[in-house]
Amino acid sequence: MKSEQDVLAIVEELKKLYPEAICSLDYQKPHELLFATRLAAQCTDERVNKVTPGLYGRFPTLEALANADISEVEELIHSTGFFRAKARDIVAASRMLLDEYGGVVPDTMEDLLRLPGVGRKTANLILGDVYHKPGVVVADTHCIRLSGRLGLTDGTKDPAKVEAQLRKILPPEESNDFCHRLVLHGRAVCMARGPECANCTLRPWCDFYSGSC
DNA sequence: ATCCCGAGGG
DNA sequence: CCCTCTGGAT
Repeated sequence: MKSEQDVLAIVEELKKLYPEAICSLDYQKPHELLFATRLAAQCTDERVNKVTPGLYGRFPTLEALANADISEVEELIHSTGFFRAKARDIVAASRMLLDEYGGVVPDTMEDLLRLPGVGRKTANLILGDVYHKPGVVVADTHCIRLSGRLGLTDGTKDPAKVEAQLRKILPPEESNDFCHRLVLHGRAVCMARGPECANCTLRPWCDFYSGSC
């Protein structure tokens, strides 16, 4: 596995490469990030950002979303895929947020997971980016792939295991930003297909490079 | 054919 | 662990 020095070296190198560890989903309010993340399932952030202005323009508040016609939501989000399940979840979660949480997106994993269509990925994004909780690890497709290649994890693709393994080795105050940077690096350099190892400054610490690349 | 900052159900 | 849900880009 990886030494503590290697982990910190990777953390620092990613900081240099991507100074601002930002989420690339556009949003203004917490519930807008929540639903943008739901829409991002098997869909690029870029495409999500093309439909959310229309969705949140037509339904500007949680109340509007809670009372929205499902088929109208389906049309607005159609191009993101899985549109039936996503539309159903967005309206149902809006209702639960109003009925049980006073319209405030909750700040605990337990409560977030009760919301329809909210899994660990979405919940962690809210805990990290909205509430700035320490020790948040967002195990999405990029995080899972890059962590495995670098050798930060044992190669598992199970999000819960990746989450647990990263939480053990990352400084809690760095973990959330680190995951955002993995996403940025996963898009720019360490793509799923044809990773550009020649352009990658993480090579000194990367198992994938020393192995099969 | 494979991938995109997944979630839910079996 | 597996499968399904769905569209768009490469």
